Amino acid sequence: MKRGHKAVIEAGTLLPVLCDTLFTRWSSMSTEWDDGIRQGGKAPKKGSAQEAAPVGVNPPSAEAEMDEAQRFSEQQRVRREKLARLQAEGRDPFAVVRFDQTHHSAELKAAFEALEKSGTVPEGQGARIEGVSVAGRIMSFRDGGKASFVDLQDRDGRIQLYINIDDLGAEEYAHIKTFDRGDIVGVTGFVFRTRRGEISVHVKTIQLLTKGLEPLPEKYHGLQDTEVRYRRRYLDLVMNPEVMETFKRRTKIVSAIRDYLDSREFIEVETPILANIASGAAARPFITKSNALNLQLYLRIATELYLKRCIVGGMERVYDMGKNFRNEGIDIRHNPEFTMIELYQAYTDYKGMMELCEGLVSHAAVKATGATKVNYQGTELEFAAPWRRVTMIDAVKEYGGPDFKLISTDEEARALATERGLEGELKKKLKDCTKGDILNAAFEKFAEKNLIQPTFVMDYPTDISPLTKQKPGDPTMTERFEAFIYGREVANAYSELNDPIVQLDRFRQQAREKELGDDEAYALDEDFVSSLEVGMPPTGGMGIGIDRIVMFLVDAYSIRDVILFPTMKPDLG
RNA sequence: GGGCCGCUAGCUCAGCUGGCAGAGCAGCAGACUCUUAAUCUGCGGGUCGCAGGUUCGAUGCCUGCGCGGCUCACCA
Repeated sequence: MKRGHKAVIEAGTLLPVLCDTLFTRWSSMSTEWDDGIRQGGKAPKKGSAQEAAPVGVNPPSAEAEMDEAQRFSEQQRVRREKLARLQAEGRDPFAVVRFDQTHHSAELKAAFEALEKSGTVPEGQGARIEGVSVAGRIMSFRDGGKASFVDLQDRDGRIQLYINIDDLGAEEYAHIKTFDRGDIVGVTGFVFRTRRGEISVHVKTIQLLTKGLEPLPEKYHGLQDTEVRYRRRYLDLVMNPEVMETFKRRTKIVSAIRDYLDSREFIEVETPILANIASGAAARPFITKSNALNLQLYLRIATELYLKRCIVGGMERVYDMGKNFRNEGIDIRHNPEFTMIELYQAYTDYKGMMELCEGLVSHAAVKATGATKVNYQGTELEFAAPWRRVTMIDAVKEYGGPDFKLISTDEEARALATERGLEGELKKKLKDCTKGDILNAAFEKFAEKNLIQPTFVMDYPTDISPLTKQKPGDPTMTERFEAFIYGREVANAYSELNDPIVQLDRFRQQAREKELGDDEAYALDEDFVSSLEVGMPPTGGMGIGIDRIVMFLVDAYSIRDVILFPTMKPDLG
């Protein structure tokens, strides 16, 4: 992937005077460009004058400029030359500031078909919509000596342009033939249907609005290279319509979730991303630093403890939908930054959260796909309520694991773990594990992967649920569920623990876990405990992984396919 | 972190056992007034991911590194 960034022209192609002007102008811009490139753009591929040159000092020497010229491809040079000519002729496309669209491609096609069906078009005449203007990117050219066809792509799709020399005159027609794939144009004209049946815009005027300086990927195969697709998502969006569709659908899902909650009187709030203590989940945080405070801070791993403070404060129903950051591995289901919604509702419990979860997800499914049944990677998933409910203990037994109803002590559980080969699933040394740890391990080993249709797994061990209320009558278990779809956890909810004295004990137990080597044990947040002392009503709370829900609803194999700019290592070398 | 695979023209891909680097699209020049992967004629275009090594000779073999993908492990 070899690409140039600085504007360089070939001297021989232009008048010397023009040449001087352009070199001066572009040289003065180039330092700015360098800054931009260093911030977020693509670094130059090899060791080079550009890398060595101090940033923001002097413009590169003429020698360095010529060096730069060497690393443009032939096609990049041609496009820069075309741009230079346009600018010399006073037709700088980058000087254009606005273009008013009357329509987008899809609505134009819909309107035209509606007109044809309306029966108002006189016999023997073709339908027409006069006075339209559209804008977009040129995706392909079928040019002829006196008439050409162009595929124009805008936000909603493509529409064909018909360009005829009779409408524009020979000079303008010749000018248009210098346009390239990837250029952005605005046209005016009327809509008609060609003899071959394609709804098209018969162009009366056409204006270049932006020159594309880089050749587009191939029109037929498009952009396939996964790495380039993720690194340069803008190209992926241009070339792959299904990618555009995926992200439009993601937006619909997010909107549907907000609508659902807003209509149930939830208040959307924003809690801190920069945190003194990263708590509320079992995960390692990213560490950052405030210069002003000379203080180490963490990026949040959950919003839970702040949202519960809002409940203490009396908001009753709150949610925060936003990014969380977990300093962990990356794979098809995990991106270091991901979007989660957490919501809390006073005066209900985890069963209330189940109903909310079913309702919310099936609502999003309908809004995004039109149905509650969705095909995911060849498997039909049914999101309509009610979802299956099963206790963790029953699920383990059902899928071939041991019967934990027969186990009462940690010793028995540890013996069982050895017997059933569960050591590999445990985070701690076997001797430090409780019955709860081993039940959880057994669940992950036997049950999890089998939970294909949406399922609530209820009643988690207290040991692994430090923010959750215990079950009445069984202090070893809590009122917690996780929702599983296609073997993946998508939601986690509790009857929230609101007893500050018990909560402090649970945090202290987590501190002991940390000493036993669990570097993901929950961190103690004393102010949060203080807030519970003020008094939190009985409350149900839930977190839902938005990216994972989106994956199911857009049939994405990898989480990177639903995140516009997934985390990547820098592209060096 | 382990294993496997990939990295060749702007893009999509060939490239045999180590012997002058290829095609299609795109680009350039020309023809063509209803094309749609338009067509026809001609022409350019390469740091074969990077660095070493072996060899008379390396895109190919060896070693190391980089980035990506899949997978296992870790991890919600």
